[in-house]
Amino acid sequence: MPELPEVETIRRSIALPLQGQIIKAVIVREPRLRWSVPNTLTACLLGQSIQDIQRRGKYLLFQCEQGHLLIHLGMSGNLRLLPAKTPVKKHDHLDIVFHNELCLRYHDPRRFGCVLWTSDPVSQHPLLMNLGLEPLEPDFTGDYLYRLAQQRKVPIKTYIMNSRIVVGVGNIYANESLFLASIHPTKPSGQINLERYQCLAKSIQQVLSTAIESGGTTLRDFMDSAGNPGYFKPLLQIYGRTGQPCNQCGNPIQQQQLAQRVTYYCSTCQG
DNA sequence: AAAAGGACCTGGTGGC
DNA sequence: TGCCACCAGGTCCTTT
Repeated sequence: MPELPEVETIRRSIALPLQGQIIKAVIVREPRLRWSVPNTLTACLLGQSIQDIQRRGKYLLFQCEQGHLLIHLGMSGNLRLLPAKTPVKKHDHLDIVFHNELCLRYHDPRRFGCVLWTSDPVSQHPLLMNLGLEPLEPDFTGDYLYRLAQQRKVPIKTYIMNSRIVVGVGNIYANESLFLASIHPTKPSGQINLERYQCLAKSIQQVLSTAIESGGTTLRDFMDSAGNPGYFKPLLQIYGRTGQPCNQCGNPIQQQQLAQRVTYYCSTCQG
């Protein structure tokens, strides 16, 4: 479900209400996520307060006094901030209850996400230590993308979805960014020149920033922690628009499978 | 070292 | 209405 803009939208909607809140209880109803919820989680979290909530790629990092709670939402996860007594629904796998009687409720039908704890420096965590650059940080540039792409043959779309290169770019925003940069998704990443990469880096930043400002993309069920949908869907230029006219040239949008992901493009505009 | 494909899950949709 | 195949916003792991 959530790519970087959706995770960032959730982060922003919980950061202020949870800052300084003390954890009163942890309720694990279903520990079988992508990785099992550690059975020590309750003991780790109890009595601690949330000092800050950061994001790294699509991971949410809850900074506590003794370490970090690490949450990934996978394909179908979401987090809601609810009164602690709100009736539980199917797939509400975990609650973190605070002293103010609010709870952060993790819901994830497909269970591709995870809820983990680490008391080590969070950047050293095995799931985080090999991640590439944050696309909205200043060190993410066309030069960087160009340099790492040399000798590579993977299609550019697969390349920008590789989290060891750059984090947070999932299927929706990879398609959108390549359309904005007028680059064909199957073009081998090692055959793109520096100038095109500079354009692509800017396109990725623009698409992600605009999506964050819009509160993310709600295709089916994305919502922020208060239950609000995102408003970026009508701004999508290419994703999910097979057969519809390209907004730039009017020719029908094409679709093909690339690395097991649906890929949309305009064969006229994305030479 | 890089690329390709399978695996992990449930729910919604569309065809018959 | 029911059954079935197929598809979905992610990404790690194994194999080539």
